[in-house]
Amino acid sequence: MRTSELADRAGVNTETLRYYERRGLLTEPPRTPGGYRDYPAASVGLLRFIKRAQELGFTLDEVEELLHLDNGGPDSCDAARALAEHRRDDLAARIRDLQRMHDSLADLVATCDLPRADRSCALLEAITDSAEGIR
Amino acid sequence: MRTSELADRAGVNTETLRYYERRGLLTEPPRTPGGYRDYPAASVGLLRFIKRAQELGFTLDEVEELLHLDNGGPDSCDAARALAEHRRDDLAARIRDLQRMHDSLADLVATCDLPRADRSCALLEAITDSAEGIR
DNA sequence: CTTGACTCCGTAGTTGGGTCCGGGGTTGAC
DNA sequence: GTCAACCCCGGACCCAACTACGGAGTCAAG
Repeated sequence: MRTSELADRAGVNTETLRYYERRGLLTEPPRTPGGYRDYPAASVGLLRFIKRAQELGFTLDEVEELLHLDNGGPDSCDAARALAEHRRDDLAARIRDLQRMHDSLADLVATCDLPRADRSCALLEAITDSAEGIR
Repeated sequence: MRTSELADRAGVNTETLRYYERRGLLTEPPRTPGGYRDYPAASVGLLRFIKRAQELGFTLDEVEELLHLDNGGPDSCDAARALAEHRRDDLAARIRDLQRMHDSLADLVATCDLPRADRSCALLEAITDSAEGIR
């Protein structure tokens, strides 16, 4: 399969394929007599694996590690699990942070409904005050 | 307070202060007769607010917007409120996205405890399978 | 008055993950 | 046999958010 067909099927830019090849995520495919890349059908699944892992928050370095693990034994499974648990915990921590920020922002917005002096904005004042209060 | 003192207190590089100034996040502080920047004490709190917001996933553009809610940006409290509400909703959406990623990853990790063939990794297979499932 | 730490400035480099450019070669349909 | 569509390649460029460089000025201590 040629470059653009693979790119289309996997939903990526053709340049991305060359980029992944440069990075070592994709091994160099065989070439046609004319010099065109000729990808095996399995490449589609590989690319989808990469994209899926990225959606889950893995960096390309981590994806590469995962791919490398794919050929190992039970040790590799443990390593993959550790990687996944790390990403999972990262995400959980990040969600907690964002939730806190969301809640404070929601609180700030709520101050808009408080009575206030004619020319002052309770929301703006509250943001200023909360900036002061940051440890 | 001079550049390095502010940088130390806020836990940033001195170059970062110049960078923020160029970006308009920090207004140009007054200068000493020798031409050195002389920051007001309030800058420490401002920088900490910026850093905290960044840790929570706000881009510097967003931080700038938040800060502009305070001084002179949109004059109307209603506009400020709309901006804050927009950020709040953005945040809620981002949390939902991350939660989805987190849950998928947690599900994947759970597959590690499933019985599996000797030399296969349920996690890696599961990522592959969920990649197949993308349209 | 010298030394060394600090500051100034413009500019360039870094990282991650691509994306685009432009000059050329290859294919396949008409 | 010619044309468009495709592909090749190295290298430049993009974004965000810094971080580093390096030559020159400032300042306080000794």
